[in-house]
Amino acid sequence: MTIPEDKRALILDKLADHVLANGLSASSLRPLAKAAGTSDRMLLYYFADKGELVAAVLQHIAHRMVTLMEGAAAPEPLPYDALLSRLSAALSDPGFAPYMRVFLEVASGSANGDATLSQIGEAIGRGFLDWGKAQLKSDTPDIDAARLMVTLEGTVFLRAIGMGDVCERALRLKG
Amino acid sequence: MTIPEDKRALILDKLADHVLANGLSASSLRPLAKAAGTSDRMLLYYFADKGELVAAVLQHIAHRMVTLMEGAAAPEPLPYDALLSRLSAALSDPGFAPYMRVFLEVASGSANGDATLSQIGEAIGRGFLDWGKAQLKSDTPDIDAARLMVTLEGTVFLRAIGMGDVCERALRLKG
DNA sequence: ACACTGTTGTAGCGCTTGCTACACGAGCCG
DNA sequence: CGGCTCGTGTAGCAAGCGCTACAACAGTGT
Repeated sequence: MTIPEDKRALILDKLADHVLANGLSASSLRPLAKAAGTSDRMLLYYFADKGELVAAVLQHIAHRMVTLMEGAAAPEPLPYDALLSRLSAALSDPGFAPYMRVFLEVASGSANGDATLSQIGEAIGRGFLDWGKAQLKSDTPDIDAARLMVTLEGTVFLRAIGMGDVCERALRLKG
Repeated sequence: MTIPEDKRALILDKLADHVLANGLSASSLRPLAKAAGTSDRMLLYYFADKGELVAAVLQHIAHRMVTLMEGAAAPEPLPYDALLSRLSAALSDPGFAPYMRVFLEVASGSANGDATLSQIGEAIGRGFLDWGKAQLKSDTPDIDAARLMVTLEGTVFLRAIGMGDVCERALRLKG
């Protein structure tokens, strides 16, 4: 059953590429189909409806992001300040930035009541938090990981509205 | 010239109410017109096109937010930690939250290349930063105001995806 | 050879989007 | 009074949206 599961996997990469490059708001069925080399008709053959498709693509993107993050992880636990500056640099890397853009869009949709986005957004966020905690050398890892994440997402937000200078000022001395 | 400028002012309040209550993504011309007690036809008589309308509404919202913030300002400058917890509480107040939701949506649109939203988002952000700085008692007000803002926007982001618990953990001890 | 099942293209539905053409009344100016 | 501009309603446009009905094809089992 659910025979098209294989076909899904084959096109999810291309769908993810398109969403990362153009954002969720520019990801209606026809552009997505074009990017995947198929038709909107087929997209809805593989996926029950658009919600399921979006959920699958976002999960695929999240999975890719985890892989990317594993590559960017510190080889050994670092104290708060060092880890913060390391991760802040990683997040503004051009390879990482598209993921943050989509993450921001998910957060926005989630705040506006989209249940699917909310669920996926939280899952991604929790994974991110754990990933950070694992790299932290701290007496109070839960608190420091939370502080780390709040700060990092704050920089994502501010950079989105062209206030990257404020982020740098905030991080230059003391985390 | 620009005769309809008065008419604009009369409906901007209602338009702002609608955007704050329903978000930008649910603010196409016809719902907006209904909320303002007029027609989409008239909206485009008062404003050149939708971009100009959105810009005007967002500026109006920003202006309202400034007023709201003045009411929430600390009576005298506070040290970093005290100000942070005070403002964090203010931002999650139900009266303030809709503004943060819209702000988040603006940031998301800005990150996806919308020039108008980018411009307005940065203006709001800079205003916010200055407002925070004015309330800060610090030897390094620029740096601390930047840190304050990064942290506060981080909590807005995380709360949007249902991670308010992480925000509380991050702020409970030490800012 | 036949029927059946899974896959795909074509075409289109009903709806929303931003925006506009056109007509009609109200008020002002000569 | 006659015309003219300003404001507004009605109606509709082309494009895009998610989604679907239908037909045709391919492959397989009998």
